[in-house]
Amino acid sequence: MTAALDLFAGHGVSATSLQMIADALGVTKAAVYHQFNTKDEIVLAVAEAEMMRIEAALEVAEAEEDRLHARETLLAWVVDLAIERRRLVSVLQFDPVIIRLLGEQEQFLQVIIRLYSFLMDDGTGEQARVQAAMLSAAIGGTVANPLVDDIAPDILRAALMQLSRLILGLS
Amino acid sequence: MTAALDLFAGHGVSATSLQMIADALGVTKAAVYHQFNTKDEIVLAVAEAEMMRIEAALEVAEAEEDRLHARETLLAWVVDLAIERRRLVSVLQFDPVIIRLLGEQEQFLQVIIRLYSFLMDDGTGEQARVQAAMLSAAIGGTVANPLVDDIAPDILRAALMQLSRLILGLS
DNA sequence: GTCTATATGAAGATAGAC
DNA sequence: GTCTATCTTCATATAGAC
Repeated sequence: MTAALDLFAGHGVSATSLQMIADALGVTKAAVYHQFNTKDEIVLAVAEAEMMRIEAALEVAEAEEDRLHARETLLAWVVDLAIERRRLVSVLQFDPVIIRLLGEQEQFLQVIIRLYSFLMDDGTGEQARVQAAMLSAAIGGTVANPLVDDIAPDILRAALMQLSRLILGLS
Repeated sequence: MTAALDLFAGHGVSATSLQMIADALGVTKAAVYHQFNTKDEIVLAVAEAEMMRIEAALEVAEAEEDRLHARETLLAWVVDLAIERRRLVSVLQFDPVIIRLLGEQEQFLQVIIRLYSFLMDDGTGEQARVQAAMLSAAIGGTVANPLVDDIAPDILRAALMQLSRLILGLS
């Protein structure tokens, strides 16, 4: 799954063949098919593993008493996660195959809804949806940009936290 | 090219075959190959046409005398362009094939550099690069999000202009 | 310009031996 | 679990008639 994700990140899901994944692992296609029945299953497994990281952050935030403080905590987790996995963010957020899969799987939709609900303080109006779109775009899109490849994580974190607070009206 | 771009936007470049493009046009693959020698040529032509829209905005801004006012003008053009072509933005900004092509073609790199230089007031330091990444992520990523599909253009425009000014420190 | 027909290769996927 | 070998389908791309 690590090999697959790295290849997905570099070429996109559609342009990554099972042969490429097998080659990266030094095995044959048949060996890969022993673990996963279809290519979609690989994509699904990879997406699921990443989604679990978001879910972990949600559990922590939802356990906090002070709601305002919890939003800050969740934000910090999400920003850190994005920075830590900057190479992988763009494929997970923007690849058409991933997007299609996320939309088809109820489990994923639930996590995404939980995430946005929490960050947006349960708002579902136009303003909340625009804020949500801006927030995920700003965080995900920024770390994925080659322009910031050599920027230190803490600089990036500070800039993104400040921007996120501005978007959410937290400061 | 319109048919190709629409398909690229929906499936990504790699997952779009010449057969799909031909079918959308109601002709055969051979007819498409009469106009373009390779698939890459189609992608290149499509990217070039979009890049020319950015260049047009640049010409207008660069012709203005007041630099500060020119930045505002350019920003407004770019935001409007993104909103107008929201369905297409994500493929143009995030598809691995497009990114590779843009990086290989000197003509495209020049336009991108001109765009960022102007918006960042010629800064090339860490702060300027982070700002540039945040700006393009925020604008491009926001309009591409399905969450804002039904938001009216002027609401989106107002939100994005305000956010852009915050990122650039213009307000 | 568009067609039919075709070449060539690589994709996803399976069968069955070890 | 991994291999070789194979199947089927579809990809890019070309040849040549109309």
